[in-house]
Amino acid sequence: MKYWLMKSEPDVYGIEDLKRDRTTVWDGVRNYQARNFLRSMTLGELVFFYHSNTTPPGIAGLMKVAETNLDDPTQFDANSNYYDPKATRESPRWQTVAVEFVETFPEIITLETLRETFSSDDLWVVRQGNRLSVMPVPEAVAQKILEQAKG
DNA sequence: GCCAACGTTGGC
DNA sequence: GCCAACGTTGGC
Repeated sequence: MKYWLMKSEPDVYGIEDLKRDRTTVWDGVRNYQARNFLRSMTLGELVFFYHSNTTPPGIAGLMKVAETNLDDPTQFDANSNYYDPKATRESPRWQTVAVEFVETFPEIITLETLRETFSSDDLWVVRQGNRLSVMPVPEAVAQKILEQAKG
């Protein structure tokens, strides 16, 4: 089982939005490294939902991969911020997954706490200046986070 | 709101 | 292929 972490700004789309919607297509990722991780995801893998650009930043809950290898529909949408004129239906550039809500953690696991617990090699999100929005989480690290989430 | 860090673009 | 300029991310 692989584990992942994905970022979103809660003002745009947060864990409470996912709880309401139950599932969502994780669109708008326009970074090749992140896209390659999205392409490699398989059904049922668990994904930590990280709230960025908020106070405090941190892991807010858990979701799981519900559909894999979807073409990101926003790449074809000229009205979208994520429109990519170089992408066509015949040769799309951006793939993603659909995710399903699993749980909201009782308390957010703040970036500060994550920094106290993990090195930047183990958990990339704690690395200063890290802008990658989709990243793998080693299993041992994921287990610790899940324990921490219980309080 | 500021600004450091970063990824991408484009001139050469 | 290099790298300066630029736009964006995201912590603070």
